[in-house]
Amino acid sequence: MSIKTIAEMTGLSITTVSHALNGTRPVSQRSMELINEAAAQINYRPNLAAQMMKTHRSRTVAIIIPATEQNNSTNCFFFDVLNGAKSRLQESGYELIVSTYPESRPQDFFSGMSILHRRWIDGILLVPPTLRYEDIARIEDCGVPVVLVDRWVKGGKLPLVCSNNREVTVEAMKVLYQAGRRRIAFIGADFPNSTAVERYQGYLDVLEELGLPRDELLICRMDAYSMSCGMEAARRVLGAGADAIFAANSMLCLGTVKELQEQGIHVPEQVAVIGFDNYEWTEITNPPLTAVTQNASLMGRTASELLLQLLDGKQPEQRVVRIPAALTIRQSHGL
Amino acid sequence: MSIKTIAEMTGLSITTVSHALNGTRPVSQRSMELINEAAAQINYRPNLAAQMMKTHRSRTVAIIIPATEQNNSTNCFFFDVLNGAKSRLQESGYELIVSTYPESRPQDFFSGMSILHRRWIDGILLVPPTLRYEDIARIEDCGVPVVLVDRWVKGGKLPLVCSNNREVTVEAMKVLYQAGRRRIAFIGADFPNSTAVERYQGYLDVLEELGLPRDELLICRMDAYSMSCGMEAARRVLGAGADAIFAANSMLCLGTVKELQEQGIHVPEQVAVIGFDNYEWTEITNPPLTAVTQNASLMGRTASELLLQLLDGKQPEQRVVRIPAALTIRQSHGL
DNA sequence: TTGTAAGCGTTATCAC
DNA sequence: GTGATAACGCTTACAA
Repeated sequence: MSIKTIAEMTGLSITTVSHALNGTRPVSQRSMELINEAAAQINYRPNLAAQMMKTHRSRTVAIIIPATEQNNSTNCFFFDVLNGAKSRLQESGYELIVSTYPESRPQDFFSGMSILHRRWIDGILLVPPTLRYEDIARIEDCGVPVVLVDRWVKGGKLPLVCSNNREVTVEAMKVLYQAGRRRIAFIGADFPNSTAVERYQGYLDVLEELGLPRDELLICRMDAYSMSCGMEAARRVLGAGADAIFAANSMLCLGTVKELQEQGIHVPEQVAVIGFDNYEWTEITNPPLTAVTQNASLMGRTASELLLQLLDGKQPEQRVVRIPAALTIRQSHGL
Repeated sequence: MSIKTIAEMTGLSITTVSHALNGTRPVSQRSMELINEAAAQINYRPNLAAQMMKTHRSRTVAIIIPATEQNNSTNCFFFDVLNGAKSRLQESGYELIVSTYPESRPQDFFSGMSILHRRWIDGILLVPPTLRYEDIARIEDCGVPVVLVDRWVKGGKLPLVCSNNREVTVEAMKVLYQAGRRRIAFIGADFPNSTAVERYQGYLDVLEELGLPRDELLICRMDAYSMSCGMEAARRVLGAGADAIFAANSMLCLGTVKELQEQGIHVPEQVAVIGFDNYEWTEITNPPLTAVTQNASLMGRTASELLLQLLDGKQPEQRVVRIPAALTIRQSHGL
């Protein structure tokens, strides 16, 4: 069942059939009907491989995201990104290929990247593994448009869609300040990626803006997004007399909550807490957690939007799009 | 940069080049060297479209999974399935295309299923939306092997990889029984999918085995995997005097935990709890939650294994593979 | 050990 | 409005 079959069935040429099916040139009413009928009858679906050979387009894009061990909420975040991307791409008839790399081993970034060895992807959505453009430069060898998602890299001029990490961190810090806290600790990751960097920078900036001293003992930057790191970090800053904690990652926040619980510390009376990323479990902590909510799905959708524009040969009006994150106010921040 | 370029560079024929590159026929040492050198020089990568036209294989499979709103742990589960599949497929040089459908609207299953309109997928991994084979029958029109993941359907003889839902439910119930509980409630979903069915069946079976009466007031089957449904269900079974609750889904379990918390009920002294699916937050409930742990990643990996066998023309030795789920014992079950 | 040539299912150019 | 025909880049009989 090919275009040829339809040509034979209708007595028309394959040229006419092709044009009729693609709407690429006027075809008589009568031919159109015949062709549509025949196509329906044999349940015709175009052969993508053949189309690709001629058009050099597959209407397929790849998304490259980090993945960690099972049941980690970071996975959940990137699934939402993926799903947002998928829904937008689907609207334009594009398929989505997934590639993952281990978050903890950025150096393995390219090792499993079989996608890049095949010449048939129209574009790429990429969550970069590090801050260095050089680490992803090879990806541009594919010769297709690339849009960064969630994280930027130093150098390079790739389009980008991400959260306003710095601003929302400042906002969270001010809420803690307004609740009367003056020894606000920062628990984050020491990872070489832009979200970690921006959140940390937001913390430093707001200290200065509020005239608070920078106390290194209140700053804990851990080397993994894990519960145990969160607990360890919480122990340290509590030991340094923190009266509030901003946890810049959901796993670290979870560890923080657990440590507070184990030490029997009252939240927010003794220590206030604001976390990053808003999962279902933030409702069952005692008290319910005030947390930053990112719109992961919209990030994926918007990045796809930019990519589709590039695929259409248009230059997007903005190279960088920030998807606003917002505080979900519950009770752990105090007041 | 094609095989033809290499042929010209080396003075050999495209046939020889093709065979050399694919190892499909002996080639002299000298030719081999020349070809490899030339290939490296022009950074040759085969054109998949052209290969596909000849071989009718794309080395690409699709995975079709449900997706719900953002930040839902069900997404996390299926991401792990996806990631497990991805890692196995990668080992065999296959790419993975993702398609999602809204869990809550099974009737929309095919509406976004653009994959099926394209004739170029080698196989399909499918989490079916309902129990009815008829609802997915059209997928077999693609004419490629299909492997079911996580859920079976009635009728049809498709290979399947899923958890041992019934058995692990029985196991969990027995733990509650051994902790002295006799009024054990079941909170689950009333969804038309096999995981919901099997877990419910496990509950009924074990009641009989243990000689416990079946009390309809202790059974709550809700119509959504949501926290509020979990709370509602918990209210109902608590009202009916439950001394233990088995929550057959993570969101429902979360709601249950919250309701117990709000009512100030002591776990496990007053009411024992065991949940399904083991997320990070199960550690910070008070007390830490005993829960069923599924190996989502292994399910994805094993399903891919079966699919790869089918793609190789082999019939897998078993049509159904059960990936054992196990209890992670913490404290909420009592004793 | 190597080469010639057909053909996969489309699209696109050109001519009628 | 329509049709021949070349071309896309590869695999694979068949031939030497």
